[in-house]
Amino acid sequence: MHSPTKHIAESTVRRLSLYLRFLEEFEARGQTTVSSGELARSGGTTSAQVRKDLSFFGSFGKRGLGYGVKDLISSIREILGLEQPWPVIIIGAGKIGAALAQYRGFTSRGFHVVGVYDADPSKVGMQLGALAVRSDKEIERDIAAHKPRIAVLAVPADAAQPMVDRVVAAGMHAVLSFAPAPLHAPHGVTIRAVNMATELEILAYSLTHGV
Amino acid sequence: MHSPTKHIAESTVRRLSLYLRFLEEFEARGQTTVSSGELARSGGTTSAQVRKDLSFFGSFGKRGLGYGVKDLISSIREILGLEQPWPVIIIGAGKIGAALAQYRGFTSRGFHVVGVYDADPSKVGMQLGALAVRSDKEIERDIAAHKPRIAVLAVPADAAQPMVDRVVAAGMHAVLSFAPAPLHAPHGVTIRAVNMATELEILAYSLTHGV
DNA sequence: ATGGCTTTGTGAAATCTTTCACAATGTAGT
DNA sequence: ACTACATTGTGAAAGATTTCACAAAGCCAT
Repeated sequence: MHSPTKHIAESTVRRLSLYLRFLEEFEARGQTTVSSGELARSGGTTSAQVRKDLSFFGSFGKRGLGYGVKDLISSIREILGLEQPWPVIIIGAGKIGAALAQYRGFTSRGFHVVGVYDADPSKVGMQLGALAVRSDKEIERDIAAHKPRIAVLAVPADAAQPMVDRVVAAGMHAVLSFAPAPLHAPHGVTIRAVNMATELEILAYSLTHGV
Repeated sequence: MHSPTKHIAESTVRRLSLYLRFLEEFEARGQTTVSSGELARSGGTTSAQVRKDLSFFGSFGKRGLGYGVKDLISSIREILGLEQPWPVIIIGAGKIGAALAQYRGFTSRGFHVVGVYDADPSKVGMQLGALAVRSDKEIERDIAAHKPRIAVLAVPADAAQPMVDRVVAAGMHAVLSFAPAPLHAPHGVTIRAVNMATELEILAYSLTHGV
């Protein structure tokens, strides 16, 4: 239970994260039980999809009744690894980096920002919420000392790959990049890239070719 | 040419956007011709994938030689609908909205921000680059008058769905949301949601379960 | 307890996406 | 003009994901 034998598709993990959000809403409304159909309706998918997604990790429901809201919340949190805290560093204290550093939704699920770095000396020392921006020269030392698990990159495109190489060399295994640049990393390191321009271009495509 | 008969997968459109980025790099370096293999290597995919993606829209290469860099750039820009400008409005002038409004990579590909709105009177009038924040009450009038094609939402989770309903009622057909909330829209309206928390949770999953 | 109703969990089928593999076509050198 | 070589475009195969459909299991009312 909770440890799938075969590889799980990213789309499944993404939906689990979504289900978790709905379940928390159901919990806040005091609902104790939820069916795959209800979850599916909230998330724009099908009940079979919900059941299949969960079935990769075990059997969490009661036939005839559905899923216990609180139980399923714990189960999904455990599946996603959210029962432990995830220290995160943010690299790049420009507009986006600064906004992320102070973004509250960020910290809510166990992710908490433990450091913000910038290469620009004029930004170093700047206060962002509770944190002061540190020099990028401290990144390696801080990674070694505090073992943050995820690095969020909000640096210019041409600085992104060199910075990935640095944090990976320093022992980082997960990177979330907002830089508009494709990134490569060695096996064993997970990189995710969010590219605003690409998202807009997909919208432009769908507007251009009809929905 | 340029108008596929069958439905095109989002993954294909996403890769086209990526290829465009690489092609522009090749162009900047003065390269006039590129093979599917070279494009594949930059993008972490396979040459067959590149050729298949393009083949949905027509035949753009020369056998034995590859693709003309400039020609392929125009072709992909046309496929994605980037030969025309795309006026965009940003709703929500908090940290994220303000950062997006001033994000330069945003405007580079024909997307340009023509309005920023917020419901908070204390934010209205605030200057963000060349634009002043306007009251959310003006959204409907401005959509009718200036016909922006895409709305970017950077509002709190509970304000997101009502705001989608408002802009859709006012005639908007495409929304890019950064709100941590699942959104629904009628048929004919495309919604894309970028959810920072979900991206981090996918990283947490991959760190928890090994890569 | 029994019967009717609901809902899960899951193989099998259908659909969608990627990869393979190769004929067709064009280049470049001689 | 010919030959050797490179590369595209694309059906067909393989692989991945989603949907179907139904037996199994448990709830609830009587």
